[in-house]
Amino acid sequence: MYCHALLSTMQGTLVDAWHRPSADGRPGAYLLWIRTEKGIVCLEDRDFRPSFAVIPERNVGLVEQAVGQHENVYRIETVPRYPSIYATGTTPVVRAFLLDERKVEETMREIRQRSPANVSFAEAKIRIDLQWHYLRGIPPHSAVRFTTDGGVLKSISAAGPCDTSKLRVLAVNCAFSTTDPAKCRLLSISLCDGAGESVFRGGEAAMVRSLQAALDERDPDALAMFDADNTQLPLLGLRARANGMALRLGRVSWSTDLHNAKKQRITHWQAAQARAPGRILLDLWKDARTDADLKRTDLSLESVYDKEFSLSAEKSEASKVYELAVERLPMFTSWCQRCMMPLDSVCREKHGFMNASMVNAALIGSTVIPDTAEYPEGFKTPLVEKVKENGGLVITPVAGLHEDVAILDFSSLFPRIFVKHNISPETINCRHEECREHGEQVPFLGFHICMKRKGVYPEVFGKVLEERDRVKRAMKALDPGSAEYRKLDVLYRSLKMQLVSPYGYMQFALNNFRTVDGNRSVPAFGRYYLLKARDMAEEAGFSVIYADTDSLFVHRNDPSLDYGEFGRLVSREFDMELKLEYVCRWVLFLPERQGCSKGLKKKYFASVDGEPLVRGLEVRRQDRARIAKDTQEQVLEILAAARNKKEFVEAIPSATAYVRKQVGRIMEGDLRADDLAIIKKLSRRPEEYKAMTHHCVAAEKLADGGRRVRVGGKIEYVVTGKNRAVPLEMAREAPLAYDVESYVDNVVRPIYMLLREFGVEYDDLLPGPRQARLERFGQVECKV
DNA sequence: GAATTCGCAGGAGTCA
DNA sequence: TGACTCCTGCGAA
Repeated sequence: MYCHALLSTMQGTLVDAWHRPSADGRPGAYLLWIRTEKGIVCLEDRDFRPSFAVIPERNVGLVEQAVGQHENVYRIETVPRYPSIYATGTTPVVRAFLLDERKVEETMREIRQRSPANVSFAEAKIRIDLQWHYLRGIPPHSAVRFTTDGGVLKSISAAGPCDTSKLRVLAVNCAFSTTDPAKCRLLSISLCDGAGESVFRGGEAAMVRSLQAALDERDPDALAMFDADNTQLPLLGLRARANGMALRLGRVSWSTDLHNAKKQRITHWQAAQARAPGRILLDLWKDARTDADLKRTDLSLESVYDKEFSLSAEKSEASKVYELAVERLPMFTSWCQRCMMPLDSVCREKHGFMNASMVNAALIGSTVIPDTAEYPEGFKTPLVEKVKENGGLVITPVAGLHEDVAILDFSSLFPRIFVKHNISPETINCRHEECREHGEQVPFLGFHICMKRKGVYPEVFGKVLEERDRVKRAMKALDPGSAEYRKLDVLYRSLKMQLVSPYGYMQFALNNFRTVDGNRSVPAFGRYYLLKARDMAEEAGFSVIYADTDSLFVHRNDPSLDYGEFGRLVSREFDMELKLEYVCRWVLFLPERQGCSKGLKKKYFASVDGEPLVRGLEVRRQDRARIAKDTQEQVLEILAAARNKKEFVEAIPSATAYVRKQVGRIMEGDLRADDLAIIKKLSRRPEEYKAMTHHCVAAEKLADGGRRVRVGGKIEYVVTGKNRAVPLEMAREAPLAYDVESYVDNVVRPIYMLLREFGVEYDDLLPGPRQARLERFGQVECKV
């Protein structure tokens, strides 16, 4: 007899939802791991199966029957939904839950044959684990309320967002002798779980056994690693296997597949992701790679940690990994909540995929998600082809040094535009006659916007924008040093990032909801606002120095004018915040050519209270040698201290003297390979390059030397001559003759460009008497 | 399989 | 040799 009284409701945090694939003789299953107060429970959700949508053209009842009677269909569910976002009305859509997900293609084929009416299919390509979250309406890692009956889930519902403090995190850091698989040995494994650290040393087999024992005993929910997919896990797997062992990282009985040997000499950077069912595998390196704030570092654990905590601390690697994980978890779970993707994915995937998932998750209840784009060109009208300006507006600056300049920014301009003006695939140039005549018009392009319905992009991202504004307001009331502020700041950064890519994703080729017309409308509105703001500035007695997309550089013609007040005036006028970011002592724009009054766009140098504010110059570029960047940085610091043009000119001699000293060092060979290293991305295989560039030559040499080279990865090299370069790793090992002329020019030219308008000659930046010439340079060996 | 456009610059290669 | 184009990559927004 079934005793329902035993079904008590429990609460917990959903750690993992995993679909075990079907195998011959064993059907697939959705398994859930939930952390409760009493510990971890594993449940099977038998009601839920992988599924797809069947959209009958007519004869719904008969189609339902045909689908329901198919031998691979476990059960069906018919709900009225919009068959497409462009549809004006709903139609009954049958969802077929499958017994064996491997047979999805043939099941669809057979249903098509047996149906009494034409049918179309959709939603078969939605990732199998995401289907569970989408359709159950339960975000990954959220708090849940559930009932069970002997390991089988009876009911489940979301009971709030994820509380990351409920998850047990264990940081794992393995030290290897080298990353070369052929020579690699495991040196040590360290663990950190917040309470303490442990380090295993000694024989490889013993270390692997200790790690397994620690996992079994501590039973963490998440394993945090730095560069898990590319380094830590594959090498750990390799060494375990070499010692005749296998690791079990998940909460299932079988071992985790960690190392797949690659035969190619140069591999793709996107290493396969290991999955440990029941546990979360965090890769903090992959996250740092896509994080705008961290991108500027060299992506080593040390620099990512220092950047995140704005401090350099002497800590063990495992504890750094642990702290990073704990710090970033709330940021990740904010994404999880919205895009319905688990932490495993959120820390690895690019933002576009997560944006797409946000849209899908919001739509799936009411609208069928197509497997392919309905409009392959994404609604590109002939008009849009003709328009040359597609992006933001850039107003050419007047070259030279401008004193007393304010930089004002429209905050989150693009997302705010498509939310405010209701820009979305289905609303731009909609088919309603009424909207065509009376709907809002896009400036410059003349498109009309639907006034009858709210688009999906404004709907989804409007919520993100609202929360971002709410968090921002809350932060203003707090002390920036407080823990509460810090917590909100993490959330704020996540929300800000969630708003960066939706605009671009609108016209991304593989986005099934793409709209080219909609995408072009966004910067069109942006140009409209910026031009209006420029006119308002000029009317109010300011001159506009420069503008790029959403920022405005203005100078007051009358010292009594207030920059902040102008920002508020524009904000009120447009109902769109124009924020005063900086008031600069001066801003310097470089001329296009010597003596030219037209300034370069996207490159400037300003002094904000004596601190340099730089955009686009060499110091900001990673494809410049350390020595060149350090020299420029020092020069900029000297110059930034100047309060006005007069002091700027006075500061020039000390700047040039410094440059001469640095150039002297280069010519004497007083440099280490690291000072000379240039970093570039290898975007294809060396043989695919048409031009034999330095980074391509270096990549070839690395691969020939038996080292790992990843397409899409970064190549560091030292230039030794025309068409000649040596990878940094090799340059460190033996003395090498670097290309002095090239490096001198790399250091001198940026400074020369900066100062030539003030009468500085190229030769003034070279050491020795003025008649010094580059011809003197020979090849000099650098220090090792 | 996972955002875009605009703008700048250096090096290789080509031509006169 | 210098002017030009193409290839490639990077950064600003």
